[in-house]
Amino acid sequence: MFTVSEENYIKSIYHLQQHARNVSTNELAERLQTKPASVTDMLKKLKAKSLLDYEKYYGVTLTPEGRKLALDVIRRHRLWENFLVNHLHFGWDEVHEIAEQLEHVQSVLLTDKLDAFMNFPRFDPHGDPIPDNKGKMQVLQQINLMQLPLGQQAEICAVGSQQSELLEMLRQKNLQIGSTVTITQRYSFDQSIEVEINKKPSQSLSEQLAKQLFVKVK
Amino acid sequence: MFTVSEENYIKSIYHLQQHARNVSTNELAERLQTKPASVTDMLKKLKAKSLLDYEKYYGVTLTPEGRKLALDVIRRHRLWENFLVNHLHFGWDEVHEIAEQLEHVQSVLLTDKLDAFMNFPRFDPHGDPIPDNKGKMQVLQQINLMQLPLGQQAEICAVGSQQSELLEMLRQKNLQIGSTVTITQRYSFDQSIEVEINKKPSQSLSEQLAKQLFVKVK
DNA sequence: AAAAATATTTAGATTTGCCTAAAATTTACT
DNA sequence: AGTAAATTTTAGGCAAATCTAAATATTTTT
Repeated sequence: MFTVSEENYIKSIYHLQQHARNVSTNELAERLQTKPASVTDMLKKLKAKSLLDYEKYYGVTLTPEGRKLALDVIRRHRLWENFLVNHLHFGWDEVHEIAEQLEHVQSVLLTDKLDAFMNFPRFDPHGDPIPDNKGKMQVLQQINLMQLPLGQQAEICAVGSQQSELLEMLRQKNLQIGSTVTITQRYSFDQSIEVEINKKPSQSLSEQLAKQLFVKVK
Repeated sequence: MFTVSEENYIKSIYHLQQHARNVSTNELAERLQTKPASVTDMLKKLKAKSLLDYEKYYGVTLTPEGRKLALDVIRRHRLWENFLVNHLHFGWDEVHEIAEQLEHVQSVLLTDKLDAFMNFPRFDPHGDPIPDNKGKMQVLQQINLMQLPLGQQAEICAVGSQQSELLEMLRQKNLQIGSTVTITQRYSFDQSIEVEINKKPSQSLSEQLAKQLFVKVK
């Protein structure tokens, strides 16, 4: 279907497009660790396959087909990251490279079965949303607890993983969907935070735990 | 480290070498679905990397290094097949293609963690032995139950998978490691067999079940 | 042992994805 | 607006892995 290289270009363009409507040749070259001249070559090729619109000198935008492919690759990547962390017990910081390889195994059946095996997780271990098999991704007004401004009241609305150890910990700390939280303190040393849960005295949360929690500002 | 192509050549040579000491260019081309001329090119390259000994016109043999790589690729392949069948619930006949892709994801850590996750299985879903992380593979005088000659008494000594559904079924049929079995009948229609277990009246076993059982001739 | 048949290698191209260097275009600045 | 700076594209090449066709070596047959 598509080569590893093609998939990587499309994925990178998708990510860069989040920040700007049009993606430049240089940005892409930078991100893909390659040279602008190589990017130009590939863009022509991908345009011919109508995965993107490319206007000489004026950057590039994904077509709906391109976007669909990007979401598919991202879905595979994030599902594998989830598997590596929650089932093979990798650290969430050591999975990226391996997931970069696994994401290019092309089999819709495999992807869907992996999804089902993990009980259709909606977020990967870094807190990023996982597109479903139709390419729909939780568009979150919701933000990661780590990004919540100090003192701002918010409500927990999602958890990034279904790992039993995590759920157990949340239960004990009395953190659940719907709980009201406010960050009262941040420690730059270890990125841990103090959080007031349902107006009760603050508790300390590690960065690792906080990254699994998603909140809606109240 | 090695390209996908290189790994596939080495793996194929290993398999073909089981039948003959020296592997010919044509055999390899046939197995790899490519042309003899392409094989010659690659053999020169692999010789330069000292993965194999190659004498122009006289075929090829793996060096110890080549054999090590082959076993590593085979290990990855069979571990993934195991995962696909026992955890993602693929049919054992639909996993080969996907495992062909997964086997080329290069990460020793990943392979070892996958191995541990599945509790160090010694056989894949087709009954083939899985090399351990040192490249040691169960050298079986042991054969698959399907290959046992009619009337020949034997003892069950291994099971090809730890899948709970399988173990449950074996328990109910009173088949366990150490049980004495004799095949009393074969049906070519569905490849099922009638087996006498511990001298009790025969029971019917499906091909799929029988393939999971390994026996030592008594 | 020579000729015929088969197998293997060499030579020369092709495709993919990348490179460098030079040319073209756009953007930024005075 | 016109030039300098930055960006992007083009042109020409390279390495990997493949191909076809032709040449060469081995094996089989007579």
